[in-house]
Amino acid sequence: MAHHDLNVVHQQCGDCPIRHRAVCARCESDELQRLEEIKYYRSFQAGQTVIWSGDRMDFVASVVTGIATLTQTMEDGRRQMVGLLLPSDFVGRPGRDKAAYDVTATTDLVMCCFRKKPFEEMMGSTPHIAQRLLEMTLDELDAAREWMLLLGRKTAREKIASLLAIIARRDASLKLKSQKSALVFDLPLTREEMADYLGLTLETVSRQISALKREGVIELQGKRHVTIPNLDRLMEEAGDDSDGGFLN
Amino acid sequence: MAHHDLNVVHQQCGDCPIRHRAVCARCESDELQRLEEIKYYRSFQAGQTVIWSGDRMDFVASVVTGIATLTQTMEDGRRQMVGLLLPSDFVGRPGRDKAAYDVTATTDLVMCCFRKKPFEEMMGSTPHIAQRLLEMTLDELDAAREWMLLLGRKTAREKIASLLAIIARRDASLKLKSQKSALVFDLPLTREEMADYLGLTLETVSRQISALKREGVIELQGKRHVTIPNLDRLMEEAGDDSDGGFLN
DNA sequence: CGCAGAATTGATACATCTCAAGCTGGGTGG
DNA sequence: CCACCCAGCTTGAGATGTATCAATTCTGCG
Repeated sequence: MAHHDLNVVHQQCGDCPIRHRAVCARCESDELQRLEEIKYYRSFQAGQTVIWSGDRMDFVASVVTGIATLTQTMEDGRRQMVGLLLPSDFVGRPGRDKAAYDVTATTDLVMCCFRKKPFEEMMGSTPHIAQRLLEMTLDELDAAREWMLLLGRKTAREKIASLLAIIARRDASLKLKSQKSALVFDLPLTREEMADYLGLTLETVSRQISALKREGVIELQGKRHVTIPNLDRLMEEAGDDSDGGFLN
Repeated sequence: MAHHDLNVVHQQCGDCPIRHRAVCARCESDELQRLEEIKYYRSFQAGQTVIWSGDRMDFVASVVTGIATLTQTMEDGRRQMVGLLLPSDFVGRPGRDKAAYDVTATTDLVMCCFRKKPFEEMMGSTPHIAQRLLEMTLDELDAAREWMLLLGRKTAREKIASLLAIIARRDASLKLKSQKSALVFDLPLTREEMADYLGLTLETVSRQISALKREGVIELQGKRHVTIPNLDRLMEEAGDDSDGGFLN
């Protein structure tokens, strides 16, 4: 880790890869210009902690590239992931000055940070930002509730299948691939991170992945590279409603 | 069920018991007046279904009195509660026309409903409503994430203790009682509903409640009336951070 | 080459579920 | 006013899924 990586490049919002999906999605160009003034980029290496729960947090941010996780930890060390942040997802809460969760980069990560105070002021004066943030927060709440069903009621096998389906679906939407072709992707999480996501141990994750592989529900090249020959089959294993659980 | 109970009383917002906590909390009197025009009350008896997941939903609403639940159900009948709605809590999602969850009255319930279309229009023109809704949604997201930790990582005993602590805390805040006095309240949920909340079976709920009672962590008069002689002790059993888990 | 982190696999323990049998208390009709 | 009824609840015994503890086995990398 030769160079300490505070990336200071200052990209134009117009060229930003998450321009149309992030909290700024609905902003007009003059609004973007105001955002440019309060924003800065930060980069993190895979495995680095972005912020610890309870730490003072004087910014909010969007994930630009890479993946981050939100996790809660109990005193005795039990960990539960409570958020998986992909490009365009938002981190931090306006009106709160301490981080509520540990935020960790699971891949190399670039975040577009906004100084909190001016961002909060802008939210008051810029309905486009508040509107978009509300929409994104409602989506996250739906995702959290789907996740609660998984944690509370699904078997280990269903949990794994669900997670693979979630990753496959998202991957397809990023790459704009058809839903029907055989899906291929790399797992962005280690077995342990998957366990933290699913409320399992890493051993159980490993066993269930092996079982799904043995039965041909998935194929593995190496430990991370996954092929889904038949998404419908995987969805059945996930125990979701046939429509894929997407509303509206 | 003698009378079909569409309560048509039209209360003045100024007198509303949830005036200062609900989605309308920040509204000025002229804004309240506009809300009055698009609102109507509906009452439900304990056990009645407010709406089924997937049904068309042409209103959004605030709980005025009573308690409602949001639940998800899998094809084979496994159920997970994903929301517990108390007075002032908000139901429905602007911009979505179908219910995403089953909504059920667990006690007699009064809701203040707003016709969805005009409410959505008002949200665009009334920042006070959108701001408050964002704040409430962020709070719900935090609660959902706390709940995810419970579902994914806590033992049955910790789950029960956590739920009792949540109910006790909320009850104290409604009644404005001191946190330190012995807490007394009635469980608003059956054992089965508690099981659906906690991702357990009702038998396990019953056994753990019996165990906590046997060990003096709680006292029971009848099946519903609970006394917490020592909240700190209960919090320990819940496995939460000592501060009660409340941020900021 | 050989090490270290990540993953797999095995054997066993244990928490929770499942199935089953009673209990309890409040309401109802005779 | 009593007897019964029934939903809600409790308790028991055994089954089962996942965790735990412990060895290996991979894999990428210095």
